[in-house]
This record gives sequence, structure tokens and C-alpha cells, in this order.
Amino acid sequence: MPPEPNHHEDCCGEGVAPRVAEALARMKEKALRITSPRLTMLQILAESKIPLSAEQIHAQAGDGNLDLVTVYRSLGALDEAGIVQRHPLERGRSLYALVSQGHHHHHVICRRCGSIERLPGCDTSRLEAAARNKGYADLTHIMEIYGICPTCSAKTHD
Amino acid sequence: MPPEPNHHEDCCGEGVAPRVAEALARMKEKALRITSPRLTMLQILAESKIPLSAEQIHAQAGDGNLDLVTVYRSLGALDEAGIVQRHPLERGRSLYALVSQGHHHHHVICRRCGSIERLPGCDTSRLEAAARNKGYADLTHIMEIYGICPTCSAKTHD
DNA sequence: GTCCGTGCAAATCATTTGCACTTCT
DNA sequence: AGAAGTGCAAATGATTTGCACGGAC
Repeated sequence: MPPEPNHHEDCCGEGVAPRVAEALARMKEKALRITSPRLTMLQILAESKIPLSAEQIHAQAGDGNLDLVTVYRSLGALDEAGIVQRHPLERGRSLYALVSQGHHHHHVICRRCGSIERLPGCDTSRLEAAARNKGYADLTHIMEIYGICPTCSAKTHD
Repeated sequence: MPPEPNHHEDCCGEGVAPRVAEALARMKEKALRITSPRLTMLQILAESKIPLSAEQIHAQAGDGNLDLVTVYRSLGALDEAGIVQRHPLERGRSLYALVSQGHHHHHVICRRCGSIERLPGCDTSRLEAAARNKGYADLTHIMEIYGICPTCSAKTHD
């Protein structure tokens, strides 16, 4: 069974509406059009609070309301604009999450069940500074911590 | 043109032989069999010093010497054993690198040309500690910094 | 001798692309 | 009007799996 991240534990503690509003504002800045499929996606991403796969977004929109291809294309556009962040994981899958400025953080992902929890803060500034020193510009990063969650540890002993 | 990481700048400063030897020792510990395809792969990984894709390993082995599927399967086994580390990137591709214990570090990857450079050290201890506090065990992490390298910045202005 | 690893062919699966149509702005 | 976004069908491409054979221990 491929791990599917779908737990809804609280992960980030912010309102949904302001997160959507922030994303919309940044879309206008970047001259990205506000369309109904995109509004749906933003709403879903803002509600979820944890990274979601394109499939999950598509599913949560209710089948038939939103083409999977559109999800991918919009996520691509939003990713390029820095409005969502893509988290590539193993087996070619990716998760996507809204980027709330000033609330950057990372997650622990359970290797077995795929559950996700938020971790506070981010320690990459030193590494990013090093990269900048080497002349790299427009820096972003991905970072995921993997482990076995307490629930899974309890179930079976490896 | 899909970015292909293939620059051979020096990235880590260690001998090839000891790195292979270390990997072999750890394979014995884990009861993984030492075979000629695997020796070839270890040699290539140790020489390269920067993460490589399965395709690149296959190509460097010289076609016909090493089946691509074998490369994938061996990388999978070595990854599970913690002997190589898999770095998932965008577009479903992954790079693989030997894990030299005590020499853990990360890389900057150019989004445009795919070139890779080493960055010193790793700052994840605080985040891993936080994860451990939440009850997660057997922690690992992936982390990549992306940017536009100086060469690419010079070429075209976005 | 066993069991793990290999090679070949064929299958998956997430993601991407082509093209004609619709909708923001 | 005109460009950007959408939906559907079909293509891609990295990675995986089934199966019979060969080699490591």
C-alpha cells in the first residue's frame, strides 16, 4: 500500500480566508488569472493546511468539477509564481502546499502510513547563504523529514 | 532540454577506494550480496562524488554491461539499507548518492541546467529533534536547495 | 543447494503535451 | 478582441513488476 498523506491533524494555525486572500493578491501581482477552478484549488489547499497531491485536490473538488490536467497546470503556474510550493517525494509523486509568507516551516512524514505533521520553523538560512555566496540566485528549497510515526511503531516491530 | 546534472566539479574531497570499501562493509552487515553489477555501480557512485540518476549510472557503466532495471533494483536495496541516499527531484526524477557516514551534507541544484554543487554541513538537527519529540523514529531527511547558477543567470535575463 | 540478484519484456503511474474551445481582463 | 486558462485524448518518461535463469554464500 502506497503511503497516502491524508491525515487532517492541525498542522498550521491560521485562518483559511486570509490564506486564500493572500494567494489571490499574489496572483494578481503576477498577472495570473483568477478562475473558478483556481479558486476551488486555493480553497482546498488553504483548508487542508498540509501538503496535498494533485490527485487529492482533484478528488476533494468532487469529480467532474475540475479536470486533473487543470490541477497540474495550475499547480505548475502557481509553483513558478512562488505561490505554492512543490514537494517532490519518492516514487515520482509530489505534494503541493500554499506558501504563506512568513510562516515557512517543514513536516515530518511517516514512511509507512504517509501521515504528516508540522514541525516548527526552518533552519536553512545558513545553507541558503552559502548557496548565495556561490552566486546562486532565486533560491528555494525542499526539505522533508521522514520517520516512522508512533502509531506505526506500535503496530509492528520491524 | 531537460536539465541533466552532469558537472564534475569537485564536490566532496575523499578517496574513491575507501568510499567503496565502506559501502561494501555495510553491505555485508546488511547481508546484501556483492555482485559485479553492484561493484560497478559503487565504483561509479564513488567516483562521481555528486548525485547521479539511474540513467547516468547505466550510461557510465557502458551500455550492455549493466541492465537499467538492475540499477534501479540495486539502488532501491542500497537506499533501504541506508548505503545510498535518494534525492527526489521535480518531474519525477531522482538522483542517488553514496552515503559516507560522518560526511553528511547537501547540495545546490541549478533549476535550469541541473548542475550541482556541494554545500557544507547540515542544519537539520533541530528539526529532527523536534520530530523525535513527537515520537517519530528512524529519521532520515531529504533536502535540496534550488536556484539559478551564475552561468545561467548570465545567459538570459528572466 | 538455496536464495538473492539479474536480465528481458511488459506494465504502471504521475505528470506532460497537443489541440480546439471557453473565459478572464 | 486577445491572451491565458480549460478539458479531453493521447503521449512521455522514470520507475516498477513478472518470470525464468544464473551466481553468491
